[in-house]
Amino acid sequence: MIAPEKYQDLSPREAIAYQKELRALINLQELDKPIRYIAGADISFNKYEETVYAGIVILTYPDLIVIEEATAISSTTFPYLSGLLAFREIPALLEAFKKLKQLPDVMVLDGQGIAHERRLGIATHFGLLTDIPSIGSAKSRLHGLYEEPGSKPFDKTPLLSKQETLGFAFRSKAKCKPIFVSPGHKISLNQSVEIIKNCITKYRIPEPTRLAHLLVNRIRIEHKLKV
DNA sequence: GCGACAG
DNA sequence: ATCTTGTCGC
Repeated sequence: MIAPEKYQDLSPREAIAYQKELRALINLQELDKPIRYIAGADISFNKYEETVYAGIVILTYPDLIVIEEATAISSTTFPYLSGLLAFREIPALLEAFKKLKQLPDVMVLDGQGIAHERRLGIATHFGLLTDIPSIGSAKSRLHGLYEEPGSKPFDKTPLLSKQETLGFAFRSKAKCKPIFVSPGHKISLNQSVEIIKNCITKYRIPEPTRLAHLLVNRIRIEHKLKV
């Protein structure tokens, strides 16, 4: 295992080799425990700067009432490379995660779960490190082929890689582009979409990650003015 | 070599 | 991802 604090020092080829190792540990069994708390996690940053703002919001489920927020301001030198997003964002997310008083039963990350060339999207990677069930909810596709889902809310089509279903193109709202939902770790394909479905209220983006996104942008702006 | 490419 | 106001469509 590689300590997340050392991710910054990895070369892209070492990061890819690590993903191939972690792949063997993925568990896509049903989450049998009831869900009381769900979390959303996200990162924000200013272009050209190394500072990253991480945030996690905990909400009750299925009522979606916010009960806790944790943030961390950190810095990254690992560049954004398609397929290696986790190495750039996870260290800061873990810092925020450690500050939580109430651990969530499941976490939603902004990005892919197993809908990734090596099945190691950021949601899967984060789930493996924390041992918390996780789901990936991305605003665009990274890996896998799909047919455009129907136009009605909650219509969905499978995201396929060869014969394997990695997730779904999910129409969260009518007249909006679909989002891409895939299981991360310790949760099943169908449970992932079902849970995300229960987190859609008035917007295209599910509440956990939508609120986490608002949170990290808030702290980024305030930090930018203060310093 | 060409095209794809989460945030 | 972030930078940004108004504006077109339902």
